[in-house]
Amino acid sequence: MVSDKNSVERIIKNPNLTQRIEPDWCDRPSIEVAPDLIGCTLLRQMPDGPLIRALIIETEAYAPGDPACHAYRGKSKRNAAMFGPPGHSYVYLIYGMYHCLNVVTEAEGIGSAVLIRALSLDSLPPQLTPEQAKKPHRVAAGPGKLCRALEIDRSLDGVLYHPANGLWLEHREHSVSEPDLVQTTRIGITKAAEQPWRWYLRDHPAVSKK
DNA sequence: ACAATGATAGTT
DNA sequence: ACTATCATTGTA
Repeated sequence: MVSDKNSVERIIKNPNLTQRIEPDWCDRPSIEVAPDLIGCTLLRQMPDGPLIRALIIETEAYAPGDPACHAYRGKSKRNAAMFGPPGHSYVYLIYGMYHCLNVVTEAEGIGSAVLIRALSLDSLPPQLTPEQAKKPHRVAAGPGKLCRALEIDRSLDGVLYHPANGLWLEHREHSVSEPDLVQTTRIGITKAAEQPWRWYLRDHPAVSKK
């Protein structure tokens, strides 16, 4: 079970068993990619040295024709990456102080993406605030918090998920059992709020909200 | 319940 | 130019 602590430790000890997620895998509807990304690994080569591996615990899908999707009203400077090729990032600033990280889905020209909402980190980034150090399992519990922890901002907008860019994805090493994958409604939106396009690992301590 | 904080989209 | 809104978070 992926949420089991021993499984996480096994993944950390066997990094050579993993396989990078490539753009073609992301070339399908965000509503399919979002649940499939649960249990996959996000890797971040921090600018100042350490490599951080993180299990994806929580995602949300944003689709074409979805009023809650940033791409709903067409292409703009901010959301251009959503219309770009799959397997790239879309990073935006929200509420003037937090960044959010997405995986772009579907072919170029189609505006859709998966928001990464929570991660379980294998190691803690340097320079934690006392607040963060107190609850290490919550350091990446939320889309704004995970970008702060991994030093992700708009300079990483529109880049290919690839080691060369210091940011990439790897496939699951362990399957996620059906009962552990919870599907529910998205958080923090007012439009299309009834769509059940959020997924998370049941009972995982890094889930942003119940 | 609400303030922090800035970019964006829609309206004068 | 002005204003409401926003895929959030921490504090009260």
